[in-house]
Amino acid sequence: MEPGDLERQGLRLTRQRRELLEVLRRSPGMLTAEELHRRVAQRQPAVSLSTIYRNLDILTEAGLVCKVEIGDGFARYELRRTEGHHHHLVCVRCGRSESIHCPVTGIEELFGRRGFQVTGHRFVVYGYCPACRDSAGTGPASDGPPGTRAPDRDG
Amino acid sequence: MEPGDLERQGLRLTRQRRELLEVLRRSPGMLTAEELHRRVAQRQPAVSLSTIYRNLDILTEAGLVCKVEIGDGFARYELRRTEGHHHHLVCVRCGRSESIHCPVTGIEELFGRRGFQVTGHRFVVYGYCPACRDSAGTGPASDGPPGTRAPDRDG
DNA sequence: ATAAATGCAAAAAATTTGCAACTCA
DNA sequence: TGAGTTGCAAATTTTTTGCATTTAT
Repeated sequence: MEPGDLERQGLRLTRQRRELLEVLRRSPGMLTAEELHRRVAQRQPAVSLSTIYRNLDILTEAGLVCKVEIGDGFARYELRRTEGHHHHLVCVRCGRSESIHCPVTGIEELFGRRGFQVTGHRFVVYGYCPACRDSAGTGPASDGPPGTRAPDRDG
Repeated sequence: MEPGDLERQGLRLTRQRRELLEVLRRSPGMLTAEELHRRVAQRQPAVSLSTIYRNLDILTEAGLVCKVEIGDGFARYELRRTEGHHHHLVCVRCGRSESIHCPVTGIEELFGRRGFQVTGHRFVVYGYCPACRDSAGTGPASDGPPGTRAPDRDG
């Protein structure tokens, strides 16, 4: 997260990359590559979408960014803010999400008993955020993601 | 799941659709559209991939099939066998998965307290299945999914 | 008979990649 | 200076769609 982290890995802090990191830093939720591109382009108008994708890959690889696919066809990214893992609360109406901490424990043991060696897990909760719940039926309540269709889910 | 269910919805039981349902019926895990296509094509050689996709959509819509995206770019499908919702245990090596029941409760209340109206959730556990754990390092242990790369995950 | 379903090929849509030009360290 | 980066355009990859033809009922 410090510029030094980048340098240590032989990565350069270019204008585009710096602005991408700043956009990520000031975004509380997860954003799609398109959204990030739009926001980065506000200050670096010539930035290309492929640069955004490439940097997101690089930063994910470097461990600074966390990529999640919630199942609607758009990968989302956010700054990795905590060391531990976390999960997501996703609004099916405006598409915004927030991090939540993991409400499940003992997974390794539970499935290890069946001979399954657990390496990780993901937990996503879908629903209506306070804003969207209140303004139900009046059209998307924001400059949310592109065409956010409710992802498939059980429950 | 009964042929009658299809008829009731004005759907015809074509050769291709019947074979797709049979393939799904005898598959314990989730399969990608490609895999289903390959398997259906064993008995209905002329079946096209778009027919598979179209039928999967239709059957999902009809509630007979359940579609899940685990985050590696391939949507997976399986027969909806139980009424209640369920989750998945996914092998990051061979890509196969099995259903597990939900180990989390009280989600509605937990997030409802924050003003978030929960409509559903998804829980996916990643790791090595017994077969892949034992044969580690000897190449994929099966006719698993296409290029199964480990999905991104926390944990 | 006829509405639904199919196959094919072309279209979409998200993401990746090749390459020459550029730029940060 | 020169290896890492970028922009652009073209390519990939999964899934969807248009349309003429076939088929289940």
